[in-house]
Amino acid sequence: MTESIPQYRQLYEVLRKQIVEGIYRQGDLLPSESALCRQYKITRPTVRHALDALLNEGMIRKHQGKGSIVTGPANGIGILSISGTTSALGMHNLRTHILSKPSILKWPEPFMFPLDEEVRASGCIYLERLRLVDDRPIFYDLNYLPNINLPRFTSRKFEEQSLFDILRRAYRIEVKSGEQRIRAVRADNNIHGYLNVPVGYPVLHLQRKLNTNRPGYYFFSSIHCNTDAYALYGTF
Amino acid sequence: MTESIPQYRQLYEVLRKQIVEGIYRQGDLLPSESALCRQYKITRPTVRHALDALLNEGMIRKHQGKGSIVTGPANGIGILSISGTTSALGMHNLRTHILSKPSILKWPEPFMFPLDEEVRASGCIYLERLRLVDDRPIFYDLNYLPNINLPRFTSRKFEEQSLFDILRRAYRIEVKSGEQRIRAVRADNNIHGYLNVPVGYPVLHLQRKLNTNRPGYYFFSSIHCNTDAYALYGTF
DNA sequence: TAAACCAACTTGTATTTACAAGTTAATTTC
DNA sequence: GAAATTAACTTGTAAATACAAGTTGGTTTA
Repeated sequence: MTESIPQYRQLYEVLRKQIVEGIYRQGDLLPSESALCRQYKITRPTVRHALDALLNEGMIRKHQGKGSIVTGPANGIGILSISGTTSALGMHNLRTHILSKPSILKWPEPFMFPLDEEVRASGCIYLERLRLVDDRPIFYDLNYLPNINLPRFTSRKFEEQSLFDILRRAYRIEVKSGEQRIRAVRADNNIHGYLNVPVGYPVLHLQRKLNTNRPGYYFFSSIHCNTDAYALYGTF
Repeated sequence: MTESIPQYRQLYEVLRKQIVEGIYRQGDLLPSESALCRQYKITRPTVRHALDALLNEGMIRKHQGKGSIVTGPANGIGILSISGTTSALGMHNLRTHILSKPSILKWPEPFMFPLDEEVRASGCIYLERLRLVDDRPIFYDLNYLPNINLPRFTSRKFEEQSLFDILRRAYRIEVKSGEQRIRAVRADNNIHGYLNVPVGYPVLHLQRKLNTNRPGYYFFSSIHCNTDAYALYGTF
């Protein structure tokens, strides 16, 4: 185990990766605490700290006398998922259509969440997308990112990569947490056009503030979602 | 601290109660770890275990060098929260009206989530509630709990305590995780009657499966939520 | 009086030790 | 061979010790 990153965190990341990659699957037992102590040459409280992190994340459950049982890979933070009538997880055949390429604008007034003055003064990068699942329009989303330290963001291609992936790969920005408000609203003419639902039809409206690993850096989304074929699915 | 209940758990319950009752409010510092050690005559790892439980529940955050800061009576896992236009957290003046007291029934067919055969055979405890915020009906929920090892559940009073609190205090059952599906639907005559919205009005419909610390024990809720005055609020 | 320094305090990480309680496999007994 | 017992293993709880890193308030210095 290398220095500067706490040992418990390193073990947590190793085990987490093994679960996400399917090396340990739902129902499998992880190595016992004492086996992990021997394998990684660390003490049991440190192992337990790593396992507690996995436990709190919901990736494992623990059973006294039996061991640590994998419950399965959790949803990535902030990732939207849908579920059809079969309770199947995850996205189906997702296609993204960029309605408005990233451009730098002033923040809309009024804005759905309060903004710091610095963020407001820097303007926002605005991105408008339609996301289709199995060729059916499901999500119509407006995204607002503070125009702070995102060089050449407006020249990136969003059809082929998700917004989260671009932020993570190109800017080392990872979504860590967030908050959202969800309402049921009537589709107006705009939503009717994009989501192919009748005017007045009930759709979900999500307002989200996503917190990242960059201190003080948040970004925002306003998403309308058609749930007639797929429900919005989440875990907690 | 008395025996048979782990000490860390007793301290967790004491501190949690103090936060919920407003003795410590959002932004307040809890006593330091060493102060709690002296006060309760337990060692620091035990104190930290209790504080970690509060941390994982979201009731506090910790700041090295500063202390443990109360974030407020958080969202417990699976707790529904609402937010008005001010982004204020948490529940307002919540009142619960029991429409149908707990009774033991067969599971409805078809049921919204797959059931184990043992669970299906045991029947369910059914509870129907209307929850009002500032005297406005907001949540209409149907709850289904497997009729397994919940002695005298049907004789408990639900108006004065939440379902989660009763499960936790009387049965040591805590909600640990869960999954949900959210849709926007039109209010039918039933929902119109309970949530005081026009027939056809868009409301949220949540189907939830809540996982507990008791192995294999899940319970379920179907919730309709009127979001015209308050949004459904969540963090992730 | 403002800035720098230091002490006391805070949480974060890690090790060591000990015992309790639950699970599973091996051994013993009938 | 089946049942009972025991040993080895598992996680759960708790204490004691040590050092690191961040925060805050008091003291000293310029």
